[in-house]
Amino acid sequence: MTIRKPTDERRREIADAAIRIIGERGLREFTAAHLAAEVGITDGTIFRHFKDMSEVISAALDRLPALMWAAAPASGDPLERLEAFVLHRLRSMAIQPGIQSLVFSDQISHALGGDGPARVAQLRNRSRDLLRSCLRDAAEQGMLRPDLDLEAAVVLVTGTVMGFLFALKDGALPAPASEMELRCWQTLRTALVRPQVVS
Amino acid sequence: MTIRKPTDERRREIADAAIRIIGERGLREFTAAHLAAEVGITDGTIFRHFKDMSEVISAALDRLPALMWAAAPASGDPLERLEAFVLHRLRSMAIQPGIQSLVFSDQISHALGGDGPARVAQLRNRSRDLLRSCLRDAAEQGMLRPDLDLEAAVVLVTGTVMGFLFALKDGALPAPASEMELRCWQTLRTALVRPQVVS
Amino acid sequence: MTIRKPTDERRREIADAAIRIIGERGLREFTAAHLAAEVGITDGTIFRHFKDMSEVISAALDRLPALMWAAAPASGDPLERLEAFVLHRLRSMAIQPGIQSLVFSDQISHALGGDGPARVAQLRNRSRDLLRSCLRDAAEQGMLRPDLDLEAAVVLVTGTVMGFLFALKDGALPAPASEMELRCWQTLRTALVRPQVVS
Amino acid sequence: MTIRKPTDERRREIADAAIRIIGERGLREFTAAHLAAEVGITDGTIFRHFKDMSEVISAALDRLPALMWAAAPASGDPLERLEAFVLHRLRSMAIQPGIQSLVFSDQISHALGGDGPARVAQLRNRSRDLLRSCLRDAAEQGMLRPDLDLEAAVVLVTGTVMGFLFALKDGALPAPASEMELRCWQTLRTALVRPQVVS
DNA sequence: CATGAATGAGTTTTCATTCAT
DNA sequence: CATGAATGAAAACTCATTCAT
Repeated sequence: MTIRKPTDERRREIADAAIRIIGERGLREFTAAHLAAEVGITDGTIFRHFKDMSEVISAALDRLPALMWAAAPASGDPLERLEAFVLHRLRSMAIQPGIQSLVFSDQISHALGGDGPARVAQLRNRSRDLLRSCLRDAAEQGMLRPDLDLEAAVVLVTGTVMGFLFALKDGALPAPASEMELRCWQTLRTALVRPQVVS
Repeated sequence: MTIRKPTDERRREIADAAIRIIGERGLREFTAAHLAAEVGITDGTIFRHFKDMSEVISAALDRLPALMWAAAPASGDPLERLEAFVLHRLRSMAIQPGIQSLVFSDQISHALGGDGPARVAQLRNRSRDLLRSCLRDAAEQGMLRPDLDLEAAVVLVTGTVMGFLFALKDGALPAPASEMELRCWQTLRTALVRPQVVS
Repeated sequence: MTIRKPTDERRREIADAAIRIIGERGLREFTAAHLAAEVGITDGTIFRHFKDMSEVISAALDRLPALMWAAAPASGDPLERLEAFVLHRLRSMAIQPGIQSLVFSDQISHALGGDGPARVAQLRNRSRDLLRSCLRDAAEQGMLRPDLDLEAAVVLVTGTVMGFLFALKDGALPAPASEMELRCWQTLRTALVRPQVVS
Repeated sequence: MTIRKPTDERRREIADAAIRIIGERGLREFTAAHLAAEVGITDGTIFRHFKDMSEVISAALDRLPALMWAAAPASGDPLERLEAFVLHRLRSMAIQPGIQSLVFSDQISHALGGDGPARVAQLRNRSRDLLRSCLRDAAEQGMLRPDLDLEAAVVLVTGTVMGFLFALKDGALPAPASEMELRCWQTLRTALVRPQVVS
C-alpha cells in the first residue's frame, strides 16, 4: 500500500503540504505527524527527505516565488505591468491563504531562526523591487503625476495588496472580491497617474 | 523572595509580557516557562491567574485596544482626524512590534481557536469603521475627490499602514522612518483629496 | 463574607465533605481545591485544620463508625440483632454511597499509606466481630442449624451486604431496593436458622 | 538498548501492567511514569500506544474477562457449574488482587469517566447472568429448595465471593484460604439446595 | 524508500503545601 | 481563622528525531 516516490517529488509534496497547513491551520498544527498525514506518509519519513522541520519551512519558502509570481513581462507598458502585478497578487493570494500566511507572518521568520527574517524580508523586497522599476519606467515615460513620491508609492501599492487581502479575510469587503479588486486598482491608479490622463 | 501582587495587576503584567514575547520572539517561544520568567514568577503560577495559555493570548488581545488607540477626537476636521489616525498607527506600532504581530498574524487566531479569528477580525474592523466614518465626513464636506471610491479608499488607507510597517521591518524604507511617515501620508492624502485643494 | 468556625466544627465539615467527594466523584477529584469548594472555604484553609491531605482521609475514616453503626443493642434476641444489623447496613450504605466507597475500596488504604490498610481492615473486622458474636449467641440458643459453619456464615452475611450494595449500584436488582432488602434477608435467614423453625 | 515490539503486544503488556499497578499500589500510583517503568519503556511511549491514560484503564478493563472467566462449561450439572464458578472466582481473584481492585472499586469507574461506570457494571452483571442461569437450571431440575428466591440467591452467591475476598484481604479468615473456600461453598450450597438432598 | 516503535526533551497543566496579608 | 498568591514537584501529554525492521 506504500507509495514510494523519488526524493525530489516528495520534497515538493511535503513543502506544498507545509504551506497548506501553516496557512490553514497555523504553525501550532505544523508538526511532523500532521505534515506526514497531509502527504499520506508516516512521520518518520519526513526526515528521510529533510534534515529537520525548519528545513521544511525553508523549502516551503523556496516554493513561494513559483506560486506568487506570474510570468511577469519585464517590458511593455509599465502601467499595464503594474496592473497585472497587483491584480495577480490579489487573486493568487486570495486563493491560496497559505501563501499570505507565510509571507505576512513573522512567526515564520521566528520559526526559521537564523537567517529566517532576512529570507522572508528578501521575498517581500523582491516585490518592492519589481514595483519600483515599474513605477520608475512609468515616471520616465511621463505617465505618473509629476510630483509623485516614488518610494511612498511603493509603500502604497504593496500596502493596498495587503489591505485588500486582510479585508477579504475579515469579511470587510462590501462587494464581491472580484469587483473590489478592480475598484481598489482603479483608486490606486488614480492616485498614481497624471490627473489629465485620467480625465 | 516571593513578591505577591493582586490578581488584577498580575493578569495585566502577564498579558503585557505575552504581547512582548509573541512580538519579539514569536509564538514558538510563547511558553508558560518563558512567560513566567519574563514576569518573574514560576510557571505554575500562570495558571492561577489564567485557565490556560489560550486565555493568556485572549487577555493579551484584550489589552490591544488600549495600546493601539489614541484618544482620537470624534469630531473636528475629518482630514485632520484621518492624519492623526494614520500617523499614530504608524508610530505606535513601529515602536511596539508585539502589537503588529498580534494584529497582523493569523497565527494568533489559530492559537486562540474558537472565536479567535472573529476577535482578531473585529479588532481590525474597528479601525476600518473609524476610517470609513472619517472619509464619509470628509466626503460630505466636499474635501475629497468627487469620484473617490470610499470603500476602496478604506482599503488603501489601512493598506498603507501595513505597507509602511512591513517595509520598515524589512529595512526597505530609503529614508528615516520619521521622514517616510510624512511622505507616505502626503502621497495618500493627495490620492484622496480634491486635486484643486492640493495644487 | 467569610464565615469563621472553630476548628472542631470545621474539621468535621471537612471530613464529611471528603466522604462525599470520594464517594460521589472518586479519589481523583479529591483535591484540596475541590474539598475546600465543597465546604465553602478556600484551599489554603484546609491546611489550617489538617496537616496534609492524608490526614483528611484519616479523619474521614474516623467519622465512619458514627455513620455506619446504629446504636445496636448488645443484648436481646440474637436473630433480631442480626436482622437489625443487616438491614441497617443495607439501608444506610445505600443512602450514603461515600461510605460504601470508603469501606470497600482499597484505593483508600493506598491513599492513606502506612497503617492505612490496617485501619480499613479494622473497620471491616469490627463488623465481622459483631456478626460473629450475634451468630454465636444464636447458636448457643439453638436457633441456628446445628451443622452451621460459623466462620463461613460470617463470610456469607458480610458478603450478602456487599452483594446487595453492588447489585443496587449496577442496577441489577429486579425489584425495588426496599423489597429486595427483605427478600435477601429472608433468604439469608433461611440459610442460617434451623429448618424446622422456619416451616 | 531499545527493545521494539509490535503494537498489539505492547498494548497488552501495558494493560496488564496497569492491572498490576492499580491492584497492588492503587490508582494514585497509576501514573504514566510508573506504568512505563513497569513495562520497561519511557513514559512518552505510552501515548504512542494509547491516546491517554483513561484509554489504558479501558484496555485493562477489556483484559479482565479473559483473566476472570474460566472456560466455563455452559451445560452439565448446574450445581457443579455453580461450584466451579464460585471456586474459580475465589481462587483466581485471590491470586490476582489487581482484578479484584478493578472490579470492586468504583474509583476505576470514576477514572474512566463517561461510560466507565456502565462498563464496570456490565462486567459484574455478566457474572450475575451466569449465576442466574445456573440457578434457574438447577431450580428447574428440582435441585434447589422449592421456596428459594432466585434473585436473592444471586445476591447471596455474588456476595459470598466478595465477602470471602475481603475477609482474606483483611486477614479475617480463621483458617487457610484453601480450607475456607470449601467451607464457604459448602455453607452456600446448603443454603440453596433441597434439605433432603443434603441430608 | 517507507514504517512505526522508541527516545528524550520539552510543554501544559495540576496540586499539595506554604505563607504574607 | 481565612484568603489567595506563590512555589515546587510531579503528572499528562507532545513532538522532533532516531533507527531497527
